[in-house]
Amino acid sequence: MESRNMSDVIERYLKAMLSGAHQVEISRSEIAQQFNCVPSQINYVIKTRFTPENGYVVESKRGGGGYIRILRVQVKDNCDLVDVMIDNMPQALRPRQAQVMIQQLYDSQLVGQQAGNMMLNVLSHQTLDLDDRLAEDTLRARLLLAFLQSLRYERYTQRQL
Amino acid sequence: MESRNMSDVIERYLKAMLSGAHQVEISRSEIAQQFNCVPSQINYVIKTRFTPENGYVVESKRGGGGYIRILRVQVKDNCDLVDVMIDNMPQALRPRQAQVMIQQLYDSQLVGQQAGNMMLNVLSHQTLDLDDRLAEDTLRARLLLAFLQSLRYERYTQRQL
DNA sequence: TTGACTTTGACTAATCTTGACATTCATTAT
DNA sequence: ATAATGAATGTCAAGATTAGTCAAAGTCAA
Repeated sequence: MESRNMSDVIERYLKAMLSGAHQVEISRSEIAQQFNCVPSQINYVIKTRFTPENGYVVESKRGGGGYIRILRVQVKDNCDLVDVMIDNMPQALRPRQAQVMIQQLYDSQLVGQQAGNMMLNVLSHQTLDLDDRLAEDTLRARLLLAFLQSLRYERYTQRQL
Repeated sequence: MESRNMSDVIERYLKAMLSGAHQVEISRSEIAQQFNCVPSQINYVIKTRFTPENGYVVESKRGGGGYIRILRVQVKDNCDLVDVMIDNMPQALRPRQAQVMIQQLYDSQLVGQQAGNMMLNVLSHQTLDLDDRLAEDTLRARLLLAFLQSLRYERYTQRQL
């Protein structure tokens, strides 16, 4: 279970800090020293693990008194999360990104386990395996959009199947 | 009872690890070294012996700190209708046929409303709109198959999808 | 001999690590 | 005021470290 890579360790450290607060403010150079890595690795961790899709927003300031502030965002109304995802859906979507988004929907209790498992399974590389990668990623984005739209309909009408 | 077959040996080794846990995480290169085989043989073993039909799901990550994680999933027993549908899935499927099948699943309470709505929306002609009809119907069949397969098992862990 | 299954390795892809260079900001010197 | 300086963070690409794919070659039983 123990991670072999530094990025996961730093991720856990930061998320542990965030578990008790809605935001943390760090010094990039201090954290880098603490974990004995180059400062830019902190940027890598943030860019790959503290994205809006993961439920985080990051602010920072350079120069004297600089900082990096990580905020855990709770979408006010959970239906907003669906709208935000729809609005920001890229043209193409890699499996890993899709997985992160589905996990976010599950954590927000917008999709149940059955629906979540379906989405994961349908959007997996194994299922969507197409000729070229771009076609696959494009289809994945389109399908996830359809999933999301079906969630939005549900808010308005309890349709009979 | 030793098999002359390295793949069988590796299979038994991994299943022994899984007998005491719901999941294991391995390093492909380490296992390969341990059994003195090329790394890609691990992929072969996994692809042929740790399939969802056999009750396993596999996740992996490349790069530094990469891993292969094998999860033992709970195979559901009430899947007669699902199994029949899987066995009789045609090469191509029209939207109308898909709709009928989804309704059957819903009436049998094998899928909930949320999952059912998702399936309807994703498999609709509007969503899958492709150039030619055969391509669309083929994709629809493949996607419904993925939906059905995800109905046949359940993960043991709840926190993560 | 054939056909299914296994073994192997060259090539590809994803992820992490590192460092050089760029940019921004507060403070200090002129 | 303005310029220079130092202190932070940002960007990006090369290199390192994994795992994935695919097809050719090998093995074995019917």
